Amino acid sequence: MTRTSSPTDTIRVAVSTVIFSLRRDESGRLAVVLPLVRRTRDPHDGLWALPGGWLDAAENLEAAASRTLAETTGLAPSYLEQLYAFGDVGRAPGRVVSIVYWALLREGAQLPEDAHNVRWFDAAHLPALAFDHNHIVDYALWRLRNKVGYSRIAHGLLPELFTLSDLREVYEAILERDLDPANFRRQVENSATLIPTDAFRTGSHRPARLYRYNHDVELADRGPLPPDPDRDGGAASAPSALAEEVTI
Amino acid sequence: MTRTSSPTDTIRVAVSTVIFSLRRDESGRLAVVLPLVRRTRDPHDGLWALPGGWLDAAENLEAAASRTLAETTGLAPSYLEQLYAFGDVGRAPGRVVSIVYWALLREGAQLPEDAHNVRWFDAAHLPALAFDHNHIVDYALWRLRNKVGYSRIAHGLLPELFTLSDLREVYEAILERDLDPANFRRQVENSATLIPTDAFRTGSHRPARLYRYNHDVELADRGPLPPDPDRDGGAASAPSALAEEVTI
DNA sequence: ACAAAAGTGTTGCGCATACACCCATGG
DNA sequence: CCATGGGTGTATGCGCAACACTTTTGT
Repeated sequence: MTRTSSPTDTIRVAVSTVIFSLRRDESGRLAVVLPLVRRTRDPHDGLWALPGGWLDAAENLEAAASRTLAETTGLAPSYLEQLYAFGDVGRAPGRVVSIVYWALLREGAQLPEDAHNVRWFDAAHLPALAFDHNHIVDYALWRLRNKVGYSRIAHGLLPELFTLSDLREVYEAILERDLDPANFRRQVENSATLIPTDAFRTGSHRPARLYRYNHDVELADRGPLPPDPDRDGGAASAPSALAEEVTI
Repeated sequence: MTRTSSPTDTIRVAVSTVIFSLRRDESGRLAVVLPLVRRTRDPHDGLWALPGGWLDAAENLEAAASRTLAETTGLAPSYLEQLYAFGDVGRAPGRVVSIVYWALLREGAQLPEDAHNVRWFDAAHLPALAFDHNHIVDYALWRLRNKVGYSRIAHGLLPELFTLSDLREVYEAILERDLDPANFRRQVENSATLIPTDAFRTGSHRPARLYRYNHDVELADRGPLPPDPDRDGGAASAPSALAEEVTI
């Protein structure tokens, strides 16, 4: 039954965000990267950590994540979703429950110049992070890889216009394996989530058609969950209002 | 950057749990049911609500959910997983962040006799609940239906031994549609998640073989996530330590 | 002309659905 | 012996992976 004891004595609520973007490494391949913040006080002084902060009493969870994100990168995310609530007793001194979000930024995001305590890290080669943050990033990466398989979040990492090769490269970077260009083309074409434009990208070999993301599809997929409670719902797309996602 | 302002002024942390089980209705069909608790104080005095309570400062999140569950039903769950953290400013008076879990109980669970403020409800026909709890139950149901498609949680609703028809009925109750018995049989047989026993259930027509759940498969599926950080991981099974699931 | 990426065609396999059919037991 | 659920066999269709092939550009 509902407990009647006094409310949470000294439990603090924090919000952190795993922010993913893409960067082209020396060898020219895309890699998943994320910005981390160097801690300047104990505990874990000097270690790198996920951007985050205390939840303000007048601030929604997602708003706190957005704020965090803006403070760290100066940018708005193309995708934002709650990841998990971490609250084990021993994970930080003095009982902290962290609501963790994960986000996508379009390729080529720059950090503000004054931010010298913030740096991009290759998601595949992270140092030891503060708290349980390695664990959290691993989970976020797992979620990203999973979600890329049944949704179109990959578009959240690309600019407005992109070629099919661009999109395929994003999938390859996330899934860490090569995909067949021919089959990939057919899959996305059949999914009807892309709008072909009349523009082409030239400069190397045969010009490639530029595509745009079809925002209508996403809306139709999710269905109007908040107004209409019982829906047949397509496969594995999360209900919008509950998952509190930012539209791509 | 990490905020330096003072920690959460008056934010309280609650833990609630959506507990699913199965019950055979008048017409003999299985239906998904969940226990709700009648509120005996404001806000929403008299309305039915999810079982839950305040998080204790020395208690892990999952432990709080288990406690809630035991207090409500007197039973241990066969499955327990975090659902979502709800924390909108307006959802309850005086800023409450609710970490919501969802759980499965084996069929035929009985409520303790003294619990007259607790009742089973058909998940498909809920009254108006307190707070945003209708919303939460809808989301939990969506998650249950989804997860039943790519994992073996359905077994969490059955006793140790069961027939293939039993299992199929569970799927049909959750998915709210009939399945072909022949094809269903082949699917689960090929998945190698069931161990046939030498026992049969008699009593009506041809005896049906009893099966047992193969616990090895689940373990192999999830992989040892905590010890081994990078795993190839099968499809869409959640990493165990992070999702903090109770083994079926 | 030739290299390389863009884009098309074709084939085969695996798997899910549909449904016809046999088996074993209680009444 | 017959109704009913347990259990097996088989055909059809779709989606996807594999890979051969054509097209169009830059150099």
